[in-house]
Amino acid sequence: MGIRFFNTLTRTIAEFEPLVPAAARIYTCGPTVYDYAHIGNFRAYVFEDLLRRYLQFRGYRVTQVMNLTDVDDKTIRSARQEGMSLNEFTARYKRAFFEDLETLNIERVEFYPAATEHVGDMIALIETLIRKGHAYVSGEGSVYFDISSFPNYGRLSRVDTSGLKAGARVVHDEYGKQDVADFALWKAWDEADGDVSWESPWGRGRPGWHIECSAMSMKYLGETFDIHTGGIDNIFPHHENEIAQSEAATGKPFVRYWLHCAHLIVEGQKMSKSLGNFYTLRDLLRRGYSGREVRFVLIGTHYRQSLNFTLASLDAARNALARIDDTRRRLQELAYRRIGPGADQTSKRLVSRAEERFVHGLDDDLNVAPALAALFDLLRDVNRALDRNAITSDGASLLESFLTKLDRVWGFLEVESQEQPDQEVRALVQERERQRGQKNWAEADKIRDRLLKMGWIVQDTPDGPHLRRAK
RNA sequence: GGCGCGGUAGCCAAGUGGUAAGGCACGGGUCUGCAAAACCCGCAUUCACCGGUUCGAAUCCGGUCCGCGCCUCCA
Repeated sequence: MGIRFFNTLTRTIAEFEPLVPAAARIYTCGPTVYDYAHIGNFRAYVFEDLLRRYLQFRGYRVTQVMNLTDVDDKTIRSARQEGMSLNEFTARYKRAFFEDLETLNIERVEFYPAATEHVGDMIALIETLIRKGHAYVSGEGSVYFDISSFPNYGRLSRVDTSGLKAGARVVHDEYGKQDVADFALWKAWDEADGDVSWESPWGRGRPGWHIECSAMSMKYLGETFDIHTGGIDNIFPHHENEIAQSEAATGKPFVRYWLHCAHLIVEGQKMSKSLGNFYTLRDLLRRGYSGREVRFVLIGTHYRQSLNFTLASLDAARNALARIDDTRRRLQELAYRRIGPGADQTSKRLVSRAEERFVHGLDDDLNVAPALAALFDLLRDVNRALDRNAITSDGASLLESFLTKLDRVWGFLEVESQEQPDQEVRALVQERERQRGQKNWAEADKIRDRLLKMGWIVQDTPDGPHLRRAK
């Protein structure tokens, strides 16, 4: 059996069978670049990164697209408030977004199309929809999708649109709609848009939100592709609308597997600015946490489970990661000696057992918990074997390269590069060794305390003192 | 109201019919001059509650309570 995913379309778990063998084409709803992304957003992006990396690990050639929404109500409003051009404004947050991806060790996907660079594609798609009788132009020059022309509408979200009523949240300028559930493909220019507009067959205006994903996914992945991901909140209406637009235009199935990520809550409550529990990645870095620690927390809960994010969980992550690092350093030191003579049976056995459990867990709809358990069991077994000298240096190399291999998926196993102690610290360590040699324990302990205050933990080992950065 | 998710140890979190993974924290021990790290032992007779089905249920069925999400542009 291969990889299985829970498909929102069918609400069941099914074997992943791509259109083209050993290839996976994925579309991922990306950020609206009007502000720094928050950790809730990154929960989704880390999930999508895990998906991508695991498919690659299992031998799939992945082609992934993540759109950048750089024109919508929020980007336009914020840019105007700041007195900047739209492009100038969104460029700032695009840059910040990519910096954050790097901090979280999220792999770059193949394409990051920006909405503003694909308006032509969107216009062409809208023209097709009008021609095929799925869209209509309103009096003021907006274009709407006609829900009634698409009988399958509501299949993904299982929402019955007949009950939808015009409510407070229906924007007043959309009076041209024939049905409240119809949605905008093209929005005629209005006052609030300022200088943001494009020429179209229906006059000056800008694209609706949903259409960019249909146009850009088609352009980069084809009319039918394998996987579409996003947050659970996107199921309705965004993804429902994407399906309607795309399938109405092409007459072909749009997406085979829909994967949706649950939300993140903070300290048991919905994250919101008014509750004061709203974090961007940068907020956490400012508090002294690392991207690696945040990644560990975000990846550790199954993607369809809501994740309760707490600062305590970041502290727990720090300790767990320190354990990984210590074990890896032990292995690296042993491997470095290169004394042969081939890998021992224990190492070989541990590697194959851990890999089997890893794959078994993640194959099952990316069930990370059993895969993580396999990792920590491996670490314990490795330490135990190291303690009784049951691992050869070649065995240590084998284990090390296995961990490197796993890290192509986890992305948090890499030992953080150690800051090198400066001259003063090294001198103190030497002095302490001299005192210890003379059994001047009190003096040695004083130096150890002093080093700790300077941010260094000294560990005495049979091979001499080891320095570790205190956090 | 409609659609959906969840309640497992101090915290996080697997397990969906065969007798409770893993992580963090905590307690005891081995090692160590003392520490640290590592390792060993311990840490839920019990899985929100009440009934039922079954030889057997955290897992299935019915009910109750509690928490959370989406319902027109929020991952």
